[in-house]
Amino acid sequence: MKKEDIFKKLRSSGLRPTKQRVEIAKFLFDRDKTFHFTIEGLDNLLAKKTTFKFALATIYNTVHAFKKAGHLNEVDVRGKKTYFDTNITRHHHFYDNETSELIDIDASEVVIQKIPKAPNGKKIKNVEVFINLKN
Amino acid sequence: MKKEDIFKKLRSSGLRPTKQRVEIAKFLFDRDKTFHFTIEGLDNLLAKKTTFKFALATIYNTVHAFKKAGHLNEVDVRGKKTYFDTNITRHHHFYDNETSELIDIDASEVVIQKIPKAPNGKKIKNVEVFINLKN
DNA sequence: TTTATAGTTTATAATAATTCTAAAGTAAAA
DNA sequence: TTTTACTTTAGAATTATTATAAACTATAAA
Ligand SMILES: [Mn+2]
Ligand SMILES: [Mn+2]
Ligand SMILES: [Zn+2]
Ligand SMILES: [Zn+2]
Repeated sequence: MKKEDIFKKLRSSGLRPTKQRVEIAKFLFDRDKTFHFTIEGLDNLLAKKTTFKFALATIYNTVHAFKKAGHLNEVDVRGKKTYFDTNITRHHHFYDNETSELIDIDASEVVIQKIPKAPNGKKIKNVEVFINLKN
Repeated sequence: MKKEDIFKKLRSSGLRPTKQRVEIAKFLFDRDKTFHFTIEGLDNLLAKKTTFKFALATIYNTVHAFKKAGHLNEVDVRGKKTYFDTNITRHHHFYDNETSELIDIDASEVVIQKIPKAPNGKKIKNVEVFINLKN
């Protein structure tokens, strides 16, 4: 991912490209595979990966701006921390309870044959399949 | 649901039948339809329904004991509060984002035709389908 | 280029959900 | 009944998250 693409992510999120934000954006988006993370986890990884410090508030703010702009998704996982996902396509997840790890499942790998109709006056927005794993 | 069944729920959860616990158990289990709730919601409803007071800690402790005993399930819902479910059968949910309400879907109403195999060394424990609703 | 402006980072405080603690109360055993 | 172990409770502590406000910095104006 080029520097210009990183800047694009920031601009399209309404964020000026400060050094903290550029580092966060590079860390999140300059990768091949999906990245699932919590804010705390991201903070730890950034501390290892880069030299300068990030206030937690900056990480929260930046991640939320990316989410609002549609560059990140939130995933519901058991537990108290919020999980985020760099894969913003419609997809599903395995969840490994032992390691607390999410694994992507491409939408094409799940075929649903039968589903109930939405309650009166409501429509189906999307269907999420969550597969819990054990050893 | 008979008084004796309420006592059974308590005993099988390792709980003595105190008046607080009996009230909580009656409120949760003496009903026809599934009840989805948060601790805060349960607290409010108990305050309306019954005369005496419940310390929040008592509600947390009792609900967690029921969960550990398998009389309640936890459901993952977007947001910061934990949701519980009196329906302990394998089933799925609609989630109405407008009202923050969960609606049960019987397992038989969902048929999945294709699903990926579990990652190496792991097995599928269960599959949860979560259908988000819009107006 | 300076200078002004609006936006940003940061440490720290505040809030919200949950869990812990320890003293006073109660159910069940002896 | 008396004793013992368990329970309730108010409040403190903890954890994740959000808010605040003072010191910075990117960008727009001059
Ligand atoms: Mn969650
Ligand atoms: Mn949740
Ligand atoms: Zn994902
Ligand atoms: Zn349910």
